[in-house]
Amino acid sequence: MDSSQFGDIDDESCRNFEAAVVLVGRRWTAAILLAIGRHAERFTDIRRHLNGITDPVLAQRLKELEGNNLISRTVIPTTPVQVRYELTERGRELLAGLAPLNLWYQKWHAADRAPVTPGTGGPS
Amino acid sequence: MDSSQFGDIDDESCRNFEAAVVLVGRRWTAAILLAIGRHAERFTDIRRHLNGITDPVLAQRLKELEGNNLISRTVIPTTPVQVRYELTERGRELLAGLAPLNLWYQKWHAADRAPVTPGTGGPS
DNA sequence: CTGGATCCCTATCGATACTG
DNA sequence: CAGTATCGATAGGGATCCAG
Repeated sequence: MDSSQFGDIDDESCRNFEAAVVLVGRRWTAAILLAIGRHAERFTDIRRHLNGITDPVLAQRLKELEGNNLISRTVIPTTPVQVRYELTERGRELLAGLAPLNLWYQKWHAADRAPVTPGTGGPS
Repeated sequence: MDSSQFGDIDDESCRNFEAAVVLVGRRWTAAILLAIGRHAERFTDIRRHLNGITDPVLAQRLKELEGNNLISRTVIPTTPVQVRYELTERGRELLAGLAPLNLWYQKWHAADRAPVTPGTGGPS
């Protein structure tokens, strides 16, 4: 593999690559996408899957994802208002594109528990 | 696509997914991987590709990547010491796994310039 | 050339409380 | 149920200067 699928590195392709990965690399974002993909389509439902996320963060992520047309938001005017989130085609394709990454992680980190060290030990 | 390749969402698969994406989602990380994959194997060489990165950050990322066995560091004791970075198999596979994401980004954002909005508009 | 050490600033995330 | 408003803590990232 010579990274041909990334085109020339010059700067543009490199930046796009960065942008894509940073976009989805924000905390909770990928997990939310996955949850919605798994048909957790209500706010509370999603939150239930993402153990530990707080309401403000979830709401923010949801707005970001909607802003990027990765998910759609539908308001159903029932008694207490209901809101349904669904993946758009763009979102579905993103999630699909993320699958290899998930596979990669499982392949290399399936056995051990916390093998990936985000920081080399911590700055301070 | 029902996200079957992610297994059950319960919590573990979801977390792994998050971990994988967050790992590579840190600023510059993916771009560095790509640069090294494109055979920019010297410190200065890599920096040259990543327009805007600063030395301390690059050094930090390099250490993190090495710590995760995504790249290898070889010191060549020439006159001024030379250091060569290369992708490990793990790193190569990660990069390969990232390709679909890159493709996705290009598919949806090839035309326009800054379509992806990380933040909802900015806090302050 | 290849980084290390510092300082600072800001974005981001978490917690808590409140509302339609 | 589905969020919003505020606040505070943290740590990540950038700039600059220094060293082997």
